[in-house]
Amino acid sequence: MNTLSYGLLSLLSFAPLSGYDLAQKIKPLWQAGHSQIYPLLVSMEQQGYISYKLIKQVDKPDKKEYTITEAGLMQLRQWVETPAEHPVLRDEMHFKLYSLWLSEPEKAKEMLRKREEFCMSELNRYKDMLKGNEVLREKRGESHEPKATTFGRYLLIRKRIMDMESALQFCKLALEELES
Amino acid sequence: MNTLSYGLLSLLSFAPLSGYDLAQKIKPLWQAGHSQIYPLLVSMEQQGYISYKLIKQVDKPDKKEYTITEAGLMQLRQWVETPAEHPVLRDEMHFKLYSLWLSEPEKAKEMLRKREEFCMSELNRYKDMLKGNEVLREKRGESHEPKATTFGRYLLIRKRIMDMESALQFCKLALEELES
DNA sequence: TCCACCATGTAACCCGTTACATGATTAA
DNA sequence: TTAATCATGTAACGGGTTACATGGTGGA
Repeated sequence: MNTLSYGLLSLLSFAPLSGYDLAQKIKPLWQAGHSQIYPLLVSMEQQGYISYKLIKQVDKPDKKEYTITEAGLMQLRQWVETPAEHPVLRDEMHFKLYSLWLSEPEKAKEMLRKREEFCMSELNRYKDMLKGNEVLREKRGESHEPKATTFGRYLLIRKRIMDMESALQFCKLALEELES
Repeated sequence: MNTLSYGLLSLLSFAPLSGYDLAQKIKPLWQAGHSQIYPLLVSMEQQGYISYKLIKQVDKPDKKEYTITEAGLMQLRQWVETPAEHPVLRDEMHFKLYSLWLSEPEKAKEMLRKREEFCMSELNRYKDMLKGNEVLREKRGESHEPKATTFGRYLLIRKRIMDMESALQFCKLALEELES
């Protein structure tokens, strides 16, 4: 049981999903391909943290819908309350900033504009997620309280939005300083 | 030549350093231990991007001081001008926020307070680095311009400071929402 | 016709972490 | 005397990425 395993459990604690869906949903939170996820699901199923049922589909391939078990929920609850590891950020751009004096200012601006674009699209994605979460909150009849299932998701999305806004602010600042 | 290799070249383009010093200096920018760095230095030396001279010391172990070569500088210059990969952030806390409804609010607050503490200490470290860079800038007689060697470092440190301030702002917001 | 989407899986490889290994000096 | 700092290296392991493999449906 590594961090990714608990991440998958976290997603499943919210709603049952297939391996394919899990791979899509986890992407914004943890870089991991399906090749890593399928074997983990098998081992978690063997350990009794999740179970699946085969869903037969007509115009699409059949799928396995995974559901978290009581044992899985207990395991997850325990993990959630243990201290979180420090975050790890790997950003090539940091090194490219470090060596910026070797670069043509025009190339540097290009890099920052591309980063700006990326952050903007991420920001929009998260803003949509925030709306989606709000819709779900109302559908589930939940209030804006710590015990609501949508509350943590709300905080998480807010965090990602703040991160992206800060990154955008940096790009703007750097581009201005490169202009002068 | 992977990202870490170019990171090491970036540090060496600024000043000659030993493997040990490189391992220390690279930590805030890229998680990597000395066991990864020493073999990379050997292979970069074989490829002619860096060279070293043995420095004999009396009350400390001898060391190898690595210097970037002309070929290394050219390689680095080329890399700096190629588009940067998207950043990768791995933060366990994201999953713990996702599953926050499973946690006692008191435990959640503890997690956020710990994160706050971590970000504060990082922030202070970067603020010191900003001062250090300013001192170096004056010592080198550089102005605040894109071609100055200290300019990219200035931007980088500013970015890390903005990232930390945004993270702190999130902790504050989340703690407030958990309070009510 | 070719690509994207849905859906699951395996194998090889690269990268990063942890542990093993040595050894002197100095501060708590 | 126990730990930390300086200094370099190797080996094993775990995790993440890329590529291989299959196959139907639907849109450009």
